[in-house]
Amino acid sequence: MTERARIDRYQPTEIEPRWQARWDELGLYHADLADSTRPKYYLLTMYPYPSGDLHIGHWYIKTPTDAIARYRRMHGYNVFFPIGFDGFGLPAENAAIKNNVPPAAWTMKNIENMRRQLRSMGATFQWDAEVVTCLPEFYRWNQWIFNQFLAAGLAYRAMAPVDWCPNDGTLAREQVEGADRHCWRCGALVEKRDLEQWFLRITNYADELLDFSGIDWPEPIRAQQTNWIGRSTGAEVVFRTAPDEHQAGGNDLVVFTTRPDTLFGATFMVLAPEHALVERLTAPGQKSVVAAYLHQARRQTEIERLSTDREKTGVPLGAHAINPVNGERIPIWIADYVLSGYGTGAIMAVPAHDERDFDFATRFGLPIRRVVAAADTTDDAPLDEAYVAHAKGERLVNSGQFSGLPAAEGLAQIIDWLAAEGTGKRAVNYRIRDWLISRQRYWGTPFPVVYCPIDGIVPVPDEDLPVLLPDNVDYAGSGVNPLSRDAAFLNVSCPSCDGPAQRESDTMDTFVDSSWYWFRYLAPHKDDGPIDSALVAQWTPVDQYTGGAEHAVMHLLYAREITKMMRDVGLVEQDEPFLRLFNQGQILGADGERMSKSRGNVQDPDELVQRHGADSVRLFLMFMGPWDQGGPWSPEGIGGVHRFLNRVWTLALDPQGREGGDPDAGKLPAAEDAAAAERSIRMAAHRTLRVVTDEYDGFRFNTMVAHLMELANSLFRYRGTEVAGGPAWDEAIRLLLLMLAPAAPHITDELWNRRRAATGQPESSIHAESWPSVDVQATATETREVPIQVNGKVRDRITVPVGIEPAELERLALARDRIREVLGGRTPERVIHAGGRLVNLVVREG
RNA sequence: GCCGAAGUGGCGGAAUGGCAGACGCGGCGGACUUAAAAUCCGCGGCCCGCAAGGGCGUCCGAGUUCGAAUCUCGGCUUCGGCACCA
Repeated sequence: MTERARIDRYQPTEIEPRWQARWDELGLYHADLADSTRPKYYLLTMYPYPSGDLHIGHWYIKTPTDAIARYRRMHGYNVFFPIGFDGFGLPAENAAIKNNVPPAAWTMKNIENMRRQLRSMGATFQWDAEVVTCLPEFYRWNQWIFNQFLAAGLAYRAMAPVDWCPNDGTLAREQVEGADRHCWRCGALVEKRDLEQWFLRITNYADELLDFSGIDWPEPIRAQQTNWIGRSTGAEVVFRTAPDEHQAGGNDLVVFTTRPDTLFGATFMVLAPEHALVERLTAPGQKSVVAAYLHQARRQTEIERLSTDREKTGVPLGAHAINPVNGERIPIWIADYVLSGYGTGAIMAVPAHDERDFDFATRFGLPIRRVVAAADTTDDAPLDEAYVAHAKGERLVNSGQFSGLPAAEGLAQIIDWLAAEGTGKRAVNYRIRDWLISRQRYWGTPFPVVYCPIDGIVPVPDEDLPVLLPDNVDYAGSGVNPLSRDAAFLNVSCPSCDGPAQRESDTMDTFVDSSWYWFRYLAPHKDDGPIDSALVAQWTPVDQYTGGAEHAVMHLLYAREITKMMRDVGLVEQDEPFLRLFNQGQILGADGERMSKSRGNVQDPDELVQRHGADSVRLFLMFMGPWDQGGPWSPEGIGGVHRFLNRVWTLALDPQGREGGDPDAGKLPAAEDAAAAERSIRMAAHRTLRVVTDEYDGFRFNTMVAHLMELANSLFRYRGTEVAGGPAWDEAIRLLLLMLAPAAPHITDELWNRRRAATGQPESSIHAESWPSVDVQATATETREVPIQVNGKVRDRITVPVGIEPAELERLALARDRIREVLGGRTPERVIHAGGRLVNLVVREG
């Protein structure tokens, strides 16, 4: 009978479900929301969409987050760690159309399966706080909050050119991707349509959203949001149309420019094809050309658009405008490189100092006039490309009374001059557009709005909420929103005049739900309001949020916006929802490609748990690399952490055992007696505790696991020796289990309690223990090995007492045979001691 | 084009001014076994050398420093985001 057979084998599939059930019984992970005696820690991870299956990517974000929750609890925090489901969304509707299953049934069945999967990873979610957004008890409050926004003017309905996907209907600007402008969900090319839709006024908050002070968010997210908001400063300048034979002139043509200093170089104007004045300004002789161009421009948005290297197109309107600074008459063109949605939809074109205008002017033979010159350039030096630099010593030229001024100074003076003349002013412009939240879909929150022929837009009174989604709707095998032909849903009486009226049939973008769901976790079933203000005041903002970076300008921007809107209607008091944000990386398939069913590289977590156990999967995901980095899934790598857990099992249960194969098994290291060995063990354990504590705090889980492996390896060297199983050993095992507990919760609780049982103690979960503290004495050493360098190259090393005098260290170093040989009689010009960590002898080469 | 992140063994990665390659995977050698698996021990940057040892080495090129993977400047490459935003 081998030594190994004396103890049970580590069988995760046997112990894991048992401990999961036990933790539920004990209620160990239930935050007492009313308890304010302990410091609170609101830990939030992005709730999943109930697609039906968790993939390994969900585990990659959720299991380290769970380790944070457990680690914080061990430090005495009252940790609130909820989970829920982002219930509304398109896949449910697609499944409904394809398989003729109601979206609600499909969604709830998937949620059931995902709950099981989430439990199988041993995560300590607070299930009684669960929020499912497609249930009326949640979306009712979407409607209620919408009414608040409507009353405050933060929600509005407007006719506007909107992004339209042929499959999915209207989209928010954030949901249109790429230069070719395709739909983020189905990939179809998106077109513009003029529609009346609902918007939330995110543009009100543009400046505030640019301010990240007080929150600790990753730089890439801040940069993406900042770019997306796209603040630029400059001036608005009013050009006036000049009289022509076909029109009297006198219309204001307002442009936005970031370069008012180049105003004297404006040699023509360009309007977006959709600009309101196009029709009025077009000369009779140009009508057919302009009409053809407008037609083509509209078609162009439907065909592939390759933006920057596309050749510029445009046609003149046959009308002119007056440049306010010099009274010059300049032609007005239309071109699709001017966008109707940005600025005023019209520009002053300064070909000398703008690349796009330069291209356009070159192509159509329009004049190019230099108005800025670098220090070494003459006033009229010809240009073979636009001069856009901001070099030192630049001056304005050909700019009337402003000529000769430094460019920066000229800019300020021109704005002042315009302001004095009443033809311009300083202005700020943003790229961001208001958030379009109308969706022509069934499976979402119905807008609580009724259209009455007499009273117009009438909100459904709060006491009549929720406006329920009808259960049984007929898709008739198509993607057309079934609500739009559901007479029972549509036909209502007006809440105001009681006359016949119609409900809004559009539903809200599901990002509305995810913009406040974390408030609802604190009181998921509250039925007299959306949130519990006292709990919200006590528990929010969220202390730590974890999730993917793909939501940088969608969910993560909307959540900030809605929090500010809720603040402004008096629902909450905070400015920001999430104090700290962490973006984990993405797990790729073993082939390094994005995981997808069609590639066949998807890793099923259920199967991994069956084979290796949840603890191994958790630990491997933490070990494979820095958490924010992600990377390809390694089918072999997981064996390494599984072996590590096996070794921990062996160390904890069988300290005296010996494995064949090691010639030195059972013997202490040559230089150590029993007392020295015990000191070594304690030193290893407490040094590990010091660094591992730091690594948990910094979410550096990969090195945390590596250091625990190192400790286990050290302990293995003492297995079977006289000190194994002794007090130092037991302390080290105890620390090892405590340090491993947040990451590998099942095996550690099992071993913890087997060891308790062996000494006659009653069961008590390791997860109710406190995080241990470092015994600084144990980590101290009396001697240290110091490398000796000559000219920066390590040539020897010596062991010296800690705290040795530099002069003594230097003397010892110079006395070494090896060093004398390398020095070859030379005397060091300089000696660096680096605080006793190293000696560097600097000698002249030669 | 603009913004952001990153380039280190066969592979994932460690070290953020002081011994490059911790820890793990894969590989090789050994112990145990009738054998295999499992387990345990050991060896693994490249080149020269039997070895001791030496030379080279963190994308490339300069620089700062006694000392640079780490800091500075210039360049290259990869990944992510934006993309005619006036």
